[in-house]
Amino acid sequence: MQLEVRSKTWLEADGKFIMGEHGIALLDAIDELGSIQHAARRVGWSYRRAWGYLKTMEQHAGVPILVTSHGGTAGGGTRLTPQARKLLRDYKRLQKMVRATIQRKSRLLFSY
Amino acid sequence: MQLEVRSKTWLEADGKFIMGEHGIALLDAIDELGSIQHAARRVGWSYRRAWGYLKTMEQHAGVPILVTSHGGTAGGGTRLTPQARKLLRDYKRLQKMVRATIQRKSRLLFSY
DNA sequence: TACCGATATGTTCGACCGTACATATCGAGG
DNA sequence: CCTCGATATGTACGGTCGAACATATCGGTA
Repeated sequence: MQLEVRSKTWLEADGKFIMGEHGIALLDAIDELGSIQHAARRVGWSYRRAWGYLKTMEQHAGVPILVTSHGGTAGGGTRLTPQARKLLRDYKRLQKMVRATIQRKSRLLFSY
Repeated sequence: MQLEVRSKTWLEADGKFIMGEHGIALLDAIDELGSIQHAARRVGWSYRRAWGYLKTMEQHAGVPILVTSHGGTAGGGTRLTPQARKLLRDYKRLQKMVRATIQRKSRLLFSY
């Protein structure tokens, strides 16, 4: 038997979901591409889905995450707030540490 | 903003779900009570749900988890195999370490 | 001022999942 | 040999969630 240990880590505020791994990937893409549209495409989501995800994210987090603009030739765009960037950094660090813990320890356990 | 970090840990084999926290609680209860019926009640599940959960668990894990008996005045019962007990122990240890990691680190991160 | 590309929303349909309900089976003990 | 309590399964219903489709709006720029 080859057992694998898997895990998910996500953020909540007041018991309400803010974001998980997918949200992180989405925000990363937004940060790089400056657009929800393009970011959604990059991570394989529909614009509708990404938009809904971000909407509830901003509602539940008490912090401004996105700065959006309408119109213009480019149609508008979306950038991240400094707080959002810090959130990304922190989440990734924690994620990395959790993964390391699991990998290091699960090697010892679960041998059959 | 009061952010909380949450996480789930579960076991897979071959990419297929074996069990998570709820399954652990269920197996614990079975170990103590000697019956799926009673264990399910204890953890607030219907017998049907517990049975289905255990079924796929045993299908996906390559290891015998349960020893069941039919009939008799007691109607039968279910006990855990030694492997199942080890699995429980290992999972709980890992879980504890993951939680500790998250708690210790998330204190430092996510301050706004 | 008409156009274009992105944000902003509502809505409907189908898949998936747990819940509820119903039933069959087994076997020691009275 | 009949009863009782637990295992063993099938099925139908309802809610949730993402996917797909349809619009509305905004505002630099040509």
